[in-house]
Amino acid sequence: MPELPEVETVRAGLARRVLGRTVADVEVVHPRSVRRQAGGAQELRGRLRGRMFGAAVRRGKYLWLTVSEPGEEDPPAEAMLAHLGMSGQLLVQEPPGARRRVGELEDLMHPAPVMAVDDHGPVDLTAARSPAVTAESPATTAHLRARITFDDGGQLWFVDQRTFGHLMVVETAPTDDGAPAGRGSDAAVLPAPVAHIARDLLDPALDRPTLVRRTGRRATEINRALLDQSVVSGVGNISADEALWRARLHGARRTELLRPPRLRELYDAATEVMRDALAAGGTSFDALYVDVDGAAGYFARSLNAYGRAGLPCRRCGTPIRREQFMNRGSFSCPRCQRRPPRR
DNA sequence: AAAGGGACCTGGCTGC
DNA sequence: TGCAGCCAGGTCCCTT
Repeated sequence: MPELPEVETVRAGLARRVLGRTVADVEVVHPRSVRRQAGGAQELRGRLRGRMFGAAVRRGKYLWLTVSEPGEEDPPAEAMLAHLGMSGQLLVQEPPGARRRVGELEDLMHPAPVMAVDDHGPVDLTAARSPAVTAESPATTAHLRARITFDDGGQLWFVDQRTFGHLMVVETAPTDDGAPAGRGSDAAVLPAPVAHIARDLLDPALDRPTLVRRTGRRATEINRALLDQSVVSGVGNISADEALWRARLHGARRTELLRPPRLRELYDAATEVMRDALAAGGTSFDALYVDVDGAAGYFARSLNAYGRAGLPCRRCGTPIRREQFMNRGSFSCPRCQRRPPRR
């Protein structure tokens, strides 16, 4: 389930592998994957063919590649926006026998270390990285939703089992504050559909005092505020549970009753969760999430709350509980994270 | 206006 | 054994 760390891993991969490449053709296999594109598959294709990918930028769980005419001097005014939803992947396929690209060589020579933390402390899992799920595997080809072919024969595949994700080409507009739009960007422009998405916890331009103030002004449960992408972006169900566990807060605590120092602690905890997961290459539990080369992340091994119902809390040994929240599971320690009194 | 709940989607798992 | 039903969750949209 891609959350911010997984999307950042994908963004970094795209930055190494597809920037400067020109689109020769686009094939949309499943119309639902382009449902948000006005004009549908035809429009997407028309707006990508013959054009070149520029910067790879991410804000929260949204990711985009700027799009421009080859040789164009002006800053790109359009972008291909992608959201991976629950199960989306962006996979780069090089043509058989092609010379390895610089970014690919770097990946092979200096594979990113994969670290995790289990019951016995930090573990280096780099050597244990699973064999890449190749794009030719039946499961991947069965869920291929769109294929972008470059003029050099390489391809970018959008694979998405549950089709919650989508692709679209949209106009960009200046950001509110004029600061870079997000991770990976020098440009202060945002794709229109991302305008309501707040900065995320790994964004250097995030204004934390304002975030804390705004959160305290809301009248809702802290769990809801964490998951609300217009407050702060990038937090999903997994990282929300993990951040609340680290901060020893129950998700049903009311935002308006939490004091600023407590909110600061919570956001600091959430930031640590993001950084740890990113260092591990993603939080996925299964083969659904993979980076641009198809390698799964290992952060799942260091989860403290999420998915651990009945298992002992790593702090106090009390069995982790599972509660129903917003039609989904929420995991917490009954002792470290006391449920607030009913109002 | 802000908050809350349902819909969307597919594959894996559970229980009868 | 087979199948129905439940569960997973990010985001949008509708209702209150």
